[in-house]
Amino acid sequence: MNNRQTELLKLIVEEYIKTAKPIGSKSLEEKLNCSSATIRNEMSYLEELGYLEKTHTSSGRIPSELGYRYYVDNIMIPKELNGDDMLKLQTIFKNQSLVLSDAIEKSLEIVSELTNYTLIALGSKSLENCLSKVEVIPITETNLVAIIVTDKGYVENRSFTIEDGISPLEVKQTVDLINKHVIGTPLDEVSAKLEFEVKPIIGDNVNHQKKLFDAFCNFINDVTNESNVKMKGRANILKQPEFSDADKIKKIISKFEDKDFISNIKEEDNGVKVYIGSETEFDNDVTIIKTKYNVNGEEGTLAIVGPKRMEYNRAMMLLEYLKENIENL
Amino acid sequence: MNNRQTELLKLIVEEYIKTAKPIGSKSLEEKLNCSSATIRNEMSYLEELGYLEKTHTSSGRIPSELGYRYYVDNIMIPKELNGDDMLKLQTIFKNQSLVLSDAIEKSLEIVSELTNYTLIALGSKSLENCLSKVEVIPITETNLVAIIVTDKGYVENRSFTIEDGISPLEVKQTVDLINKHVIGTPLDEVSAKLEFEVKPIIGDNVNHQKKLFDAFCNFINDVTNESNVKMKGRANILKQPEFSDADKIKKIISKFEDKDFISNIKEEDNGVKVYIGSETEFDNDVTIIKTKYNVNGEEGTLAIVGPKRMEYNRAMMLLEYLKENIENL
DNA sequence: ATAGGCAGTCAAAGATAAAGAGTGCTAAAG
DNA sequence: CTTTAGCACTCTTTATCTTTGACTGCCTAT
Repeated sequence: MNNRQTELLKLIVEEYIKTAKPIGSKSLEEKLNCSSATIRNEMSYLEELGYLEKTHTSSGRIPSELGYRYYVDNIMIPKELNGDDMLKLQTIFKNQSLVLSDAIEKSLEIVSELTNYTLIALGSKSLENCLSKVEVIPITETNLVAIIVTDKGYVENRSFTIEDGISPLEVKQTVDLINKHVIGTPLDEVSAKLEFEVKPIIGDNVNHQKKLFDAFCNFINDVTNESNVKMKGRANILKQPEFSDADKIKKIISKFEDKDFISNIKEEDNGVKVYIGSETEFDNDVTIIKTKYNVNGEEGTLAIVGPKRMEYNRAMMLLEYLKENIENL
Repeated sequence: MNNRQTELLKLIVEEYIKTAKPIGSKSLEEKLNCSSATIRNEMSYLEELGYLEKTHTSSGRIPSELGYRYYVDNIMIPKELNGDDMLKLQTIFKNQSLVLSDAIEKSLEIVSELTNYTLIALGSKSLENCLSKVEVIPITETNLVAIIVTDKGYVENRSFTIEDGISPLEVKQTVDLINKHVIGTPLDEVSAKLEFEVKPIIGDNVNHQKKLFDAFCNFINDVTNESNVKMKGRANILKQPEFSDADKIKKIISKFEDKDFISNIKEEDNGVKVYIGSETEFDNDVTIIKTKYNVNGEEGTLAIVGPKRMEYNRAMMLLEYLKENIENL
């Protein structure tokens, strides 16, 4: 691919990102200093290579998935985040009084508003969390609340019912036993320790202690597995012209509702990564830009979902900025 | 309104609920044992009264908002919940191992699947909750976690940063002071007690104690105000034929994203109430059926959002059943 | 009060036509 | 070998028109 071809692909991608309309050869004559016929020749070459597509036989060209890929990997010149965008986000991150989850939520909202894409954060307890405190508080004869605290300050609670009641003494004995074995243990190893170290001591007799212990094990399991999803701007992405058709809208809204699809968005890489169309394994019509974040005891994924015709540079910079600021909270 | 007119309105509402197509006079000849001309006369009378509408000059009739209202209030004969519907929901409510919030979530999903309407639950701490325990756990020099437990077993936590650190002794003093004044106080009165009983003791000197106290006050305020929203089946309601147009879909999806609109759905009445079109103050194209629920320390609203052309009886029964089962958890 | 009959209205669907944007290909020029 | 001009062709978009069918409203007769 020579210079002019690269330049042509760049122009087409960027113009299409702006206008969402197929680009014809004539409109590029001046920018490339050659005739439309020459451009047509080059276009048909780029189409042969798979970087461009037509929407019908006599239409202008639009970038193919491969075209976007090539643009992002080889052509796009990273530019700093725009000052306005940064300013809008700073109103959130400078506000000290916000709790982490609120700060994430609000910043997702702002980025969605700014870009008209949908923002997603998938968070879960980081496995670096070590259990630092277990408490079980009786509420009534048969109802109890268990609370665990980790060394990163993560707190979870769960209420239990022990049908035929349990005495405060029995509760204390069970909790002491649990504490003795699992304090300081990383969250993801607690289940195994409970199973192999504590369970043998408690034995198989189904008594109050055993019931409480089992309930607690379930609780720990749920905590280590559960993740929370924040999604902002479902309605914003619908403003994009590619989603002006009722069926496409329904398709995308259904996907947003599907937990399996959403949890699949999880990203393991620390950098900002771009997934285009079929690469997303979510929907061929969208691009998803993702990054991993990690902040006191919580780690997760931040993602921007937009049309393939996305402002790649801006979205990547916004996500990068989001990640950095969240990690500094 | 005579018998035949009532019967006519009933037939039109029920047929329209089934088919979503305007009802013509000819299709009702047999059911009413009279000619289409007679039915046309009756129809135009019902239109004059405001119970029916036309979509264009020569179309069949559809029920107006007032028509639905009259149908729900005066014509509809309440029928028991269908056995199949009941069975599907029992799979959730018989499963003892589900936590309240999961049970609500799953049952909303099921009802949405069953009806193709959107289900919403707005929950918040019940004001019957009295504070029964306050704890503050130091995590690092500058980081703390506060935990409150109510007599109903409700637990909330929040982490704080005290920039220049705070000693365990100072923490204990502050927590003891708070405990002394607010244990046993209903959640909604805690803020006032802190302000008028505890604050004067702590005084205005900006020291560590004061900082911790202020952070705790914010925490309590947030707890009493915050509510959580569960929404299931946004995509399902879009299967209804009234939402086959892109603009209408966008409108309704935007509304679902708007927290103010959603929190407005709150219902104070214990019974099952029906709000049609403009009565919803949410969107003129939908009907919302609501009820209030109340279960250990949590109270809230359950709502079904569907088209005005809703299966009123079924939706009402489903909601009633949902409420009862949730309250018995 | 009811019904028959007819004229009139409107939506939906299909057919047709014209305009406009853009391509592919060929042949000539540089 | 590369570039360009030119022309035929294709396809979308938009508008206009027509036909069909489902209704209603109203007048009149029973």
